Amino acid sequence: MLDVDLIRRNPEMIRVMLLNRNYTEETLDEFLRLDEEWRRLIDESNRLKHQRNIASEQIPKLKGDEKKKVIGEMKAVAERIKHIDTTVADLETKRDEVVLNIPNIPDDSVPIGCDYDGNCIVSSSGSIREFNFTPKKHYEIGEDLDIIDFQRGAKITGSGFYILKGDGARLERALIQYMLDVHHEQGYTEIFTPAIVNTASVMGTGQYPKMKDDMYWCERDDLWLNPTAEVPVTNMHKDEIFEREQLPISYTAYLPSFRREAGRSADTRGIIRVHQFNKVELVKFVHPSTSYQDLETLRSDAEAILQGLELPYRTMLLCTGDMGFASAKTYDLEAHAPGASQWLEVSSCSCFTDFQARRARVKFRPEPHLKSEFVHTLNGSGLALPRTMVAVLENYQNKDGTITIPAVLRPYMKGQEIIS
RNA sequence: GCCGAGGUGGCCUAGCCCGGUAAGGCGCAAGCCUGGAAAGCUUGUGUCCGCAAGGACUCGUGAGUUCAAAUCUCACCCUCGGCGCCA
Repeated sequence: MLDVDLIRRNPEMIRVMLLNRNYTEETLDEFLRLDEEWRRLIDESNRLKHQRNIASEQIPKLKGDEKKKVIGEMKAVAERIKHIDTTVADLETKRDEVVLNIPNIPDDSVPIGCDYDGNCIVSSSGSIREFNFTPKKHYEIGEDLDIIDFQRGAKITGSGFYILKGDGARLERALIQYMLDVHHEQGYTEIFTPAIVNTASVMGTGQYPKMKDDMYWCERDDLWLNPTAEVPVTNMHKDEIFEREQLPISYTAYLPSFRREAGRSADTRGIIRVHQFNKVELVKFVHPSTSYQDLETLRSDAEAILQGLELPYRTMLLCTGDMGFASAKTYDLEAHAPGASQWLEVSSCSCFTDFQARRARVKFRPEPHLKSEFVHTLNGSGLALPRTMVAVLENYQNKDGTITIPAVLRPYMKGQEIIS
C-alpha cells in the first residue's frame, strides 16, 4: 500500500506511474474524491466530539434544569456524531479499498514497457546445451522413467496436480535440501511456517484483494492456502517493531504453494504451471537505505543455486508493465529448458520498498528515542521446484533416456549418479 | 469441543464489582544540575485530521445501552491452565 499522504501530494506522479504500469487512472481520481470528502467529514466529527467532551466534563457539576438542558443538547449531538461516523466509516472502507488497488511505484532504474517484451536481459550464464540426438521434453522423460505421474495426480485431485514417484520424488527432496543448505550457508535462517493463512496475511503482502481469485479459500474457516511462502514468512513480523540493530533479517523457507491459476488456459503440458508446487523462498527485512543493494545480494543468492546445478540461465530486469503489483523492482531468473527450447522463470526476486511493510505494519526504530519507520521487504524464490526439475531433467538427459544426477545433488541421494 | 483465568501505550502493571473520560513503574531520549558522571528533578514517548494553533482517537476486535464506556450488555478472536478427542 502506498502512503496516502504521498498520493495526496503527488497525484500527477501517481497518474504517470499507473499508466506506465498498464493500470487505469480511475483508481486515482476515485481516491482523491473519496479522500477529500472523508477529510471534510472527519473534521466535522472531530469538532462535534470536542463539543461533547467539554459538555461531559460539565454535566456532573450541573444540577436540575440546566443539567437536563445540556443532556438534551448532547443527545442531539450524539445522534449527529453517530450519523457522520457511519458515513466516515463507509468512505474510509471505500477509500482503503481503492488505495489497496494502487500498485507500488517502480524504481527509476526500471525500464518503462508494457509487457514481457519490454524486459531487459541483464546477464546470462552458461551456454545452451546442444545435443547429438533429439532431446525429450520433461513430461516425456518423466513418463518414460516413471518418475512423474500425471494421470493419477488428476485422479486423486484434478487436472494440474501431479505425483512424483521413486527417483523423481527423491530428486525433488534432494533439490529442496540442497537449496536450503546453500541458503543456510549464505546466512539465511531457515523457517517452516503454516501453509494456510488468514485474510490479514494475504492482505499484508498484497495478494488480497487483487489476486483473491487466484488463491484457494477455505470458506468454513475463512482461511487461504498460501500462494507463496512469502505470505506467511513476511507476515510473521506483522505489527512488530524492530530495533535498528536487528536488521537485516534474512529467512529461507521451504513450503508448498497453491495457485488456482483462474482463467488461464492449460497451454503448458507437464509441470510448468500447476496448482500445487514446492518452493524454497528467500525473504529479507532491511533498512530502507540499503534495500536495492540487498536486492542484488538476494538475486545472486538465488543465482547461486542455478550455478551450483550448472544450469544455463539468464537474468531479466522486468519492465514497468510486467512487474508484480507490490514490487518496485524485480529480477526474474530464467533457466533454459532445451527439451522444449524455452526459458523458464524459476525465480522472481523483488524489492517491495515499504509497500508490504506499510500494509503489514512492520517497522523499526532508527534510534531508540526516534519515531519508528517502515522497514523495506524483499523476497525471491530460491528456487521454484517444478521448473527447476524441468530444467534439470531436460539438461541432464542422455541419449539412452537416462538422467545424470547433477553433482551437487548426489550427496542427498546416497551418491546415486544416474536415474534410469 | 467443554470449563476456568486472562488480553490496558515500546515493556510491566493498577483501574473494572459501584460508568465521569487511563494512575504508577521500567526502558529510552532531551533539558536542568555536575569538572565529568551517577542520583535527583522536569518534559517527552502510539494513530489520525490540521500550514499551524489546536483537536480527535486508542484499554484484544466489532456491535449495543448511555449525555458520557477500560468499566455495563451481546457476539467473535487470541493467549495460558485443566478436561475431552486425536496422528
